[in-house]
Amino acid sequence: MTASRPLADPRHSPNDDPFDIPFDLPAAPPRPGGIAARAAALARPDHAGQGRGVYLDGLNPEQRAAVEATDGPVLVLAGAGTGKTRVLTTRIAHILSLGLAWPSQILAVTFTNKAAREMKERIGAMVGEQVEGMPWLGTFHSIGVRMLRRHAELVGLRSGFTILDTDDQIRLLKQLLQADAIDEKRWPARLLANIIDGWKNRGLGPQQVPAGEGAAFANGRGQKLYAAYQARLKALNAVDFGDLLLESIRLLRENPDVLAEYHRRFRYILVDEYQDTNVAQYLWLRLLAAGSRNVCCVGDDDQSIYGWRGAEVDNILRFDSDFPGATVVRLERNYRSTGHILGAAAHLIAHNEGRLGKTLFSKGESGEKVTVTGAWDSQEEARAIGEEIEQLQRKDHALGQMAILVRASFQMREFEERFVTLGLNYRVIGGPRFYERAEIRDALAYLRVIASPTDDLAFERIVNVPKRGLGDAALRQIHDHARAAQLPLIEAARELAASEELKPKVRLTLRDLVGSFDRWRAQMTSLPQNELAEIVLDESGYTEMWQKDRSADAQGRLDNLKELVRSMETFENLIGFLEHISLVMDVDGGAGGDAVNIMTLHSAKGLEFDTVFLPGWEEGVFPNQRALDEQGRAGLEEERRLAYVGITRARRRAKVFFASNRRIHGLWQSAVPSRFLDELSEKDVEVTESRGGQGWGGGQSGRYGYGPSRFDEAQTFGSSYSTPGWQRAQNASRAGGAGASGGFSGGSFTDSRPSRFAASEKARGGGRLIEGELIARSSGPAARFAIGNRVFHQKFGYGEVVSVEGNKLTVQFDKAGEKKMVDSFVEAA
DNA sequence: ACCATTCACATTTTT
DNA sequence: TGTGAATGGT
Repeated sequence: MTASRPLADPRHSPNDDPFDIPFDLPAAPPRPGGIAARAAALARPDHAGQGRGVYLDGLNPEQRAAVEATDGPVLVLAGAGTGKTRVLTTRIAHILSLGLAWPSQILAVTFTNKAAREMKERIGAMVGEQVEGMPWLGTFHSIGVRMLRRHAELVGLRSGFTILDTDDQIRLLKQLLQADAIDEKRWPARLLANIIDGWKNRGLGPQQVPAGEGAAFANGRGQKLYAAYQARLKALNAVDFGDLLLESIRLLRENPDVLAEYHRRFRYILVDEYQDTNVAQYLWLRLLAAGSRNVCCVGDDDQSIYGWRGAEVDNILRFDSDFPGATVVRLERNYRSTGHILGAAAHLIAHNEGRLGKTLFSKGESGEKVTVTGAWDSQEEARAIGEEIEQLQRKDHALGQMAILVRASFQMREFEERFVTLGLNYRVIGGPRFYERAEIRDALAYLRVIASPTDDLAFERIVNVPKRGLGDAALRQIHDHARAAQLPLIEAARELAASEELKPKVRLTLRDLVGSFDRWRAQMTSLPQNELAEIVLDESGYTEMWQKDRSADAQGRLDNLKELVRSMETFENLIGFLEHISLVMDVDGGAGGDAVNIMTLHSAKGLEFDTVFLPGWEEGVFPNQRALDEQGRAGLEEERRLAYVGITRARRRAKVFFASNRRIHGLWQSAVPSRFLDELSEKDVEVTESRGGQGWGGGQSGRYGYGPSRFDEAQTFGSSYSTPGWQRAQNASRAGGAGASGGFSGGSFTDSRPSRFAASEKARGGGRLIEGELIARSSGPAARFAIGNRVFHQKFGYGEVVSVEGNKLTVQFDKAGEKKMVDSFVEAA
């Protein structure tokens, strides 16, 4: 009913581009004298002729070549820090200025919303408001949605289809598994979701799944389940993320007329981070690019780090054969890092085989050498890094210009603990995203039910959240009735509540709930969506549920809800908001003060810092053992690329660390320094000792005790526990492995980090997504707490002060155990 | 329907 | 070790 109403797209307002209004458009290029020509005139300096705009000034010859090669396929191999985004954005400005295409005739695809935002901003800076006329600048997925909404019926959907997130996906699959009586222990829904995702990434529909693979899940039922899942999605008028591409491809393949329309439309296609594209994205691009053939892909094979989620480095390696006659431009002049950093990184990445090969160079100074520091264990590693940070801080280096890049998030904990003790400001970037938090999804589920009453998954999610006595039994009845009567869940619930079939108590609550939804829905048109949301959260008892919750992160969750409501303001209406949120579910965090950044190497891609700390360079951790076990040589190469990405994030200082002992899953394990350490060029590296730690290696032949050519023994990657390194490490651990524990350990971290989102303006600046911010304010004058005081800590929850020394407290937390910290981290409870 | 205990699990993450 | 999910008891 309501759901089939086409959705307005809140992101793009109509513009004066005459071609954007009717979708059918003439093939003729814009006439000179149009907007583009005017823009060109603006971009052109008065004294220069030949249509060369000011925007070209300051580009190096290769960059300029990449910008000016407008015709035919172009591959830009852009090494780290070589001005890739600049080329991309300038190229678009160039096309517009020359009047080669209208803004709406350019398809510019990125991977993340953030990248799309940045690109839009930078283009805007060059060409002004013309950028507003670029409706086809966005992520693969958002553009996919756009196409599907226009032609939904052609792929068996109605235009108002909903987009399921991973959570919905899994719940749906669970139902299918249950219906098929498949043991969820042996065959978890999560696994099936991943498998299906994998197929979709490779552009495979249920019918195209290779027989062997389809049989791999649940004794041969994988393929059947996939088909059932797709059927269920269609019935719900829903798609998952993978479908956005897969269905777009199907749309284009099965409807030549539609494809032809897009061919006429897209005169220029640009793709960012091409090394991260998966097969589906590649197929999609190839379909669209077959029109004008003016496709320009920018990427860096050395920075392909998402193979595990379907990215095909091959796409970039094969570009030349996919698009014969392609112009290939290499950007090798690095503007970011000093010579030593570049040298070390280049030497490392040279150990990879499957690469196109680039040699970065900089004309800048060689700067400080990359340091490699060994620590006894991970605590000392954290201590050493903390000290270095404080030293830099004393020399007036901004904390925000330092980053700790870890391989896996479990490594973060050590640093957080240390920094809390030191009173060092830090922020964790990445981690669970805003929209993944339970409270946000719950809130959204309420809104989804209001906006589209047929959204069964959303209804199911919140029938009993907060607890209102509608448990499994009640839900099953609703389900049964819904199936029998062919009704959406909420309508089934309505009928049940009116009948005598339920226990009086349940019947009343259910009637209440349905009534509430009716009431809210009636208010949808009369109230601004943010006010409505507030009312809903209030009247449903959802806010109250968290207010009553005494756990450490309850406050954070309430804050998140507030932030959600606040972020709704900028949208036209509820529908517009929901449409946006299903694809762009991130929120810009404010800058949040000066703080050290802690994040994974993956989330560091694309960023840069003056100083980069790279801890945990040990075999097994980095390169990650599992990557090695599961992916073999390919896994190792991807890990190496990850290392390369890490080092090249640094502008002036890259500081690598490893620990000889590390506690993994509670057990102390001795560790062998990472083979990647050996792969850093010696001339660019300085080996230092961690203060007080005997570190590792030192004077032996081969810097860390084993030959420089461990890489040659490629066959033994899997488990190299018999290598000399391991044996020596084991001896070392026997000599002194214990005793290093001490200090504080028992800290329990909840997975969701409480966060405070500073107020932020919509899509301003390079606003970073900052999550789980935990910033210490400078501590007040005198001791603010006394022994015995009850205090509250954002991460550890409630506790009692055990001792006070100046502004340092020891607190016994109810849940997290005893911690030492600076008093500014806690507040009176 | 809710709580407590037990059990398996333990990279990387976007849309 | 330590957490989240699932199961079983009240």
